[in-house]
Amino acid sequence: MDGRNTAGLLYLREEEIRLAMELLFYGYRDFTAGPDAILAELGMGRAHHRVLYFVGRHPGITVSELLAILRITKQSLGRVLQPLIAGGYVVQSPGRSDRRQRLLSLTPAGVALERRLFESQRALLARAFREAGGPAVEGFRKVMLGLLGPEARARLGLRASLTGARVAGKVA
Amino acid sequence: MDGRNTAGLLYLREEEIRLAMELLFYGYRDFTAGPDAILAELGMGRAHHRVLYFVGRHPGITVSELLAILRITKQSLGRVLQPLIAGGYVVQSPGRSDRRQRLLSLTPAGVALERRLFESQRALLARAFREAGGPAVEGFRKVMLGLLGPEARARLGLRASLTGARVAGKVA
DNA sequence: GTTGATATGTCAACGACACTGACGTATCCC
DNA sequence: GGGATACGTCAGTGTCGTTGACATATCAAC
Repeated sequence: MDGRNTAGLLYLREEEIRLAMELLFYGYRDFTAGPDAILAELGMGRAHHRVLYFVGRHPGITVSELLAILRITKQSLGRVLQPLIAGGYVVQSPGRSDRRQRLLSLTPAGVALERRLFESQRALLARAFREAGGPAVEGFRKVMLGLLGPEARARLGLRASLTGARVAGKVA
Repeated sequence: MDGRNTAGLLYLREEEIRLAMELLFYGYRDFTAGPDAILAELGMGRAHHRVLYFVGRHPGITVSELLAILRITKQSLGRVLQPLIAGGYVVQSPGRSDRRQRLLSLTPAGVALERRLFESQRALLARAFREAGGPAVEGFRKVMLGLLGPEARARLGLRASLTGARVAGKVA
């Protein structure tokens, strides 16, 4: 036992960790509140949002790739994808090189809805970024990137470092 | 139209925002993966974890306060709280000043389980903090705090600023 | 001391979103 | 032709949230 000094330090560390945990819990919840409200009016949920988001980000994405990003089963995807297609938000087109694939894209209505959901979250994030300042945003990215598993990090790592380097001075 | 310059800036901003969105999505998912696995073995889920966490953080918390923190209905809480009590992880005791209240606390078994779940996430967070460095952690806190709604911010704001100020130099 | 508000529990039904398992179809590739 | 692959779908299940209604115990006030 090293006595009070070590215990004090450990205590502080733990407080710091628990604060971060709570920030993630409350932050994620409050961050998704805006889209949730919009989606509820349309009879949709968070799962629909995720599909809209990633199809919008990756036009022509295959079902397999989308499943890998979302890490859900095709049955779960089907339940939200079919209504999105029926509602005219997403279209499927056969793959040009491999016609077994159904490439997914947003329709103009899908783009519009995705943008509406995006703007809701953009407003919140932009305010948080502005109030925190550029260096804080860079720190935020660094820490969040460290929370990612290998897959997600591979997906975002390059973008994060590029954005961080190029934008750091400008946002400040 | 201001031409390419403005468009370029807006594009960068949007890329930045979308990167943050994806960091939050993947980060939250990967951050909860550890506890999820442990809980699954015990036949419990994330909701049980949240109750264990906040009861552990606030020993003697009332049901009402817990409901306010979690923002769920008492029916939803009951469904996870009852098994936790039956399993010997949580105990209820009548309030001393108001005996209608059932003050919630963790049993030793509850403390042990919460600690096990905590350590799983602590390892991940501590590594992310260490790799990112002290100033980045401070930035992370600033940005996350900006995402919180008024309620959550009131709950965490003071702690965040205290921790930020006191710890900033040490972690670096 | 009855009476109204409050704190909590519980029964019932439902919805969103995930899962497993099984099977079907179209297409690719050898 | 035949096995692997991409995708879809039917059926059943589990977690976690909801609303609505009702019961009980306790407090607080008149």
